[in-house]
Amino acid sequence: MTLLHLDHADTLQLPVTGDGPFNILHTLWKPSHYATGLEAHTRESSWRTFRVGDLTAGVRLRYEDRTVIADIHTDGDYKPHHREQLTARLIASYGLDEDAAAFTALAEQVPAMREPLAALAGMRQSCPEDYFEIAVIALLLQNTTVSRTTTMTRNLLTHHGKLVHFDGITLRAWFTPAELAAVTAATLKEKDRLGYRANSLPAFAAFFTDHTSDELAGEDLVEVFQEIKGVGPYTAAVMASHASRDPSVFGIDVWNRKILARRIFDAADADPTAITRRMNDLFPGHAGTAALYLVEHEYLNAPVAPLLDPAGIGAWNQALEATAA
DNA sequence: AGCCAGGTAATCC
DNA sequence: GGATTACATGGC
Repeated sequence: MTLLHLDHADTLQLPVTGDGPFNILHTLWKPSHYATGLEAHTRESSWRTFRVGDLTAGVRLRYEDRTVIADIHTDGDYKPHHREQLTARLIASYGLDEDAAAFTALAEQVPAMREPLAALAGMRQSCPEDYFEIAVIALLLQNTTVSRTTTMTRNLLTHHGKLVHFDGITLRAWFTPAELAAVTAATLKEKDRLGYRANSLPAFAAFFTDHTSDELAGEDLVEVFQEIKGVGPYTAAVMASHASRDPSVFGIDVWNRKILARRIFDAADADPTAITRRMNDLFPGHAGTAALYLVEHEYLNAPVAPLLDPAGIGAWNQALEATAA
């Protein structure tokens, strides 16, 4: 894999237009998210890659005066429609136009939400992934350890994605569905160590090669997505709560099940349907947002992928570039 | 060694 | 329908 250098092409000023508090640090960086190499965060700046149509973009994000400033770097012809697509993608990915007031008002009434709210108020769901990308993430999380998920993600991105450098940072970038469709199940199993997932990933690539995100908008996606082999209730709910940004939905798995059981029932574990019912009772219409706050608060003091010290960026770059040789 | 991981589909009754 | 089981792999 070669290291692709991206040049500065644009600067977008994205005002935060939603009501309520806004927390830039925890909107961009989630303490519970495992390391993918697709993004990097310091306290002052975040860097993230996006695949937008034919374009590979590297974005640095900063925040001042209730405005997100996005410096766009690209590998090729940057056209006006790219600017439009990226603007829409960034606003949606980080919920810059979403209100936090309704959830905050609900959360203030619930004792279990006191500390999470104090620490994280104004955090939005973050999902820079599109439907295909978040489906791949959810697939790699199914019935395995995060350590193995991290390995499989690294294998896929190293073997089939891109490695880019811009604004002093090196990051991985996703493959597109069409690019992944060219990879055989045998390769996914033997080279990328995906196990039985090797048989479902090609179905994901095929589905999203045939269906663009735009034409899926408006469908009942939780139902539609489950027509893809390998997508069940959990993966579909992750897609809905993250990429569709439905604040009422959350995918329940053995990981957040235990976190939520402890936070709302003071129990080590609980029945998934009981948890879902209780979350919906406590936070009508906002159970997904509530789950997000409870889970991120759980990891706040022991992040899975900690913030980067600016002095550590050199070592970060070297580690990623070592996989390029 | 055996069990379990941030599930899903196939196969039972 | 709900309950049961195989599915790959790696870490503890």
